[in-house]
Amino acid sequence: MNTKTFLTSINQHIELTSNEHKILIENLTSRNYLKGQFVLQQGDICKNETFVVKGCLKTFHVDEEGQEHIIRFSLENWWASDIGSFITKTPANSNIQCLENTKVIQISFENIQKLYTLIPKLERFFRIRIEKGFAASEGRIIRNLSLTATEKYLGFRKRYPQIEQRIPQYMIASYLGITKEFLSKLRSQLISNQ
Amino acid sequence: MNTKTFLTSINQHIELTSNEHKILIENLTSRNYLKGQFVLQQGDICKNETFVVKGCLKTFHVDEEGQEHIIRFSLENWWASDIGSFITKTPANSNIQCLENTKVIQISFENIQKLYTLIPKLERFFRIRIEKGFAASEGRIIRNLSLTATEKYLGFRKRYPQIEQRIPQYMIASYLGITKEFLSKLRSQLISNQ
DNA sequence: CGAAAATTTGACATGACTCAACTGGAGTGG
DNA sequence: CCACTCCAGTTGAGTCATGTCAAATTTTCG
Repeated sequence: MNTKTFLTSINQHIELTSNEHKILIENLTSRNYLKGQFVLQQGDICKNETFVVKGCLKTFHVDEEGQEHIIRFSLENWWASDIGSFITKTPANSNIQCLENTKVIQISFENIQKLYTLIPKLERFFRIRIEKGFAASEGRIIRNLSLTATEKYLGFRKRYPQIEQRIPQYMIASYLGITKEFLSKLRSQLISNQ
Repeated sequence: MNTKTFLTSINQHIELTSNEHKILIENLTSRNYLKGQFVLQQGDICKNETFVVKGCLKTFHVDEEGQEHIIRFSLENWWASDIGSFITKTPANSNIQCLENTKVIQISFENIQKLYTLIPKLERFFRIRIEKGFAASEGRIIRNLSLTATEKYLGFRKRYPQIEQRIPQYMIASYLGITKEFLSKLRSQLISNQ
């Protein structure tokens, strides 16, 4: 298993002995998905936390009218999961799907609990990771409450210039909470005003 | 310091020895605020995580037009902080203000780091707490993206029946991301339709 | 090249906002 | 105990940001 990028990410926050590395690796699973495949489907229980080694995932919710709402994109070195489903073992509200062929590393709920006991330092790593995710999520709530569609779009472009290249515009519209038609109109307005 | 409710909350997830209890308590601060006072002001660095023993806080962001957007209410046994500011020591995007006279317990950034080292089990407690917060925050993003104003309001009432009693309607409107006038119209419509 | 997918454009609809006026308590003080 | 003020909530008229639907155009890719 090529766990280099994953271990690099871990080592930024904690130091593991070589024996701890070994234990950690034994509790990870590597997996390759094809474009279009689902890592998680709404209604199922989210049994893994998924780290993207290469490729790209989208996490999205489908509402009662059948409309898709994108919660996040996960590119290289990011995580994806339905955290609510994962911690409470209840059916997920979201789907996770591959936008490209994607290589991931996964940790199951059981293994992560085991690891917390065997290597308490990992609690720290995951605490820090979740703190960052939570902070990002709060930032998004604030922006959604206080910005116009144009401001949200410009902010997104600034914050994630890499993402805009790899992902179709209609998905960005869904992430921003606007229709693809309206985003298209915004963009042409931005171009003519500049 | 009356830390009973706080320790009860801790003990739900981890077990501490009496010596660990002692160390923990030494690193907490108890404080009473009056209605209207600020626990945190936008632009300052958030130096504490705040646990509400008695009373009620609102966390809100003020945008460039001077408009208030409520991020959350924190009643008894809930936490409040600007997590992004807290972990990165950058200026906060949000204010935390008391809606009632409020008694809190606070942990400073320095003390919490110290505690993580002295009592590694606390990493677990805080990890779990943050996981729950993150899950709640994600749920809110999904609802904001996929529900109409009426659905959001009804959902809020169902989810937090206690909050509606204690908090003026215009703040609930702000939390839901709609104007107070529009919430008022929704409510009168709901009443006439029932 | 041809078909499917993504994007753009236009006409029209609507949910939610703004602003201003009004109502109805809940103090407060004379 | 009345008059006054203040604040929350309501109501209405007009407006605006964004959505809907349908058609046209462009891009992607087998």
